[in-house]
Amino acid sequence: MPDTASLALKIDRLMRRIHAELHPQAQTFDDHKVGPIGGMLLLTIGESEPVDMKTIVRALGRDKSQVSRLVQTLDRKGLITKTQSAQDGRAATLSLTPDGQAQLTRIQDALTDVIEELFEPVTQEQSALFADLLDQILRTKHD
Amino acid sequence: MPDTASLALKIDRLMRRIHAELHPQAQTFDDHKVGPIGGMLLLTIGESEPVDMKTIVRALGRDKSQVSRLVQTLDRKGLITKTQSAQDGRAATLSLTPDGQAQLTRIQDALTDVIEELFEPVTQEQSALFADLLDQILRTKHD
DNA sequence: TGTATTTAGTGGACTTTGTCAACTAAAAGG
DNA sequence: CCTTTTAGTTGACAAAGTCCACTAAATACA
Repeated sequence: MPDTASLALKIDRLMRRIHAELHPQAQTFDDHKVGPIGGMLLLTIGESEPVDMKTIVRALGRDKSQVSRLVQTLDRKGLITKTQSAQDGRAATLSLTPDGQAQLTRIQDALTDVIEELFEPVTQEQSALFADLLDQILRTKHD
Repeated sequence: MPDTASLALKIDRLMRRIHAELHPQAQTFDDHKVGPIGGMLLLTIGESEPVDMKTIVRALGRDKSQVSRLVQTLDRKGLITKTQSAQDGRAATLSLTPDGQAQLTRIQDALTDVIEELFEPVTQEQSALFADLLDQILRTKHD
């Protein structure tokens, strides 16, 4: 097995590549200045709207305080709505506003372009397989 | 093609998982408090020692100023040596000290454990393929 | 029932990462 | 030579991440 540890390096590097492509052209699509994690928050909410914060926190793998604040700023920017859950008085339910949905779409488009470019050296099947492996690995829940 | 954009989310999430496993037990192996990127710097230098900073900057995909400072702190901690290149008076050549090598090994071990655990749901062949695809994607240089 | 404990989210305070621009000095290109 | 790159450093700041204490609602249990 060729250097398992360096896998982490490669994954990080791929992430940085995506970021490096996206960042310089951010002004062209990040209209509300949500930034990279703001974008990930939108993407994550978009996956299963409406969602409670707890789910988002686990999906993003970030500290709840960080997500809490991030949610506040996107709420203030009018991209998402935060309402108290009916079933659970503590839980906050998050949804995208039309503006948020529009912004999400723009982010997805930009991201798709970048990823397709980066994944050009591999075939469609390989990309699909790559995504599949990621899913398998991530499916495992823990803690 | 099932949601290309969300691939970025998955890659990020995998990275966070690795971090989440590693971080709580950092005190047990990160003797010199190099932190996550400090570790990546060591790993990267270890890949092709001795290296000049320029190469490291490109490999890590971080800003040269950040790497410059990081190198300084690891140098001060006695984990790496920074010498002026003989061929190029501007270039800094980086190498690991014995302490740095030892620290690198400890990081690699910890990382290997975590990755093997995370990759448990997939087979050895699939892991190898995963690494292979990453290599193919990252091989492409740009800018 | 109450009382104790867990759970969801907030806010403060701080460290680490990341960004951007200005700068020095060595190399490379006419 | 003299101009332009190139490698690296430094300052100043912004964004991301961590940790801890806290409130209030839900759950456990005795």
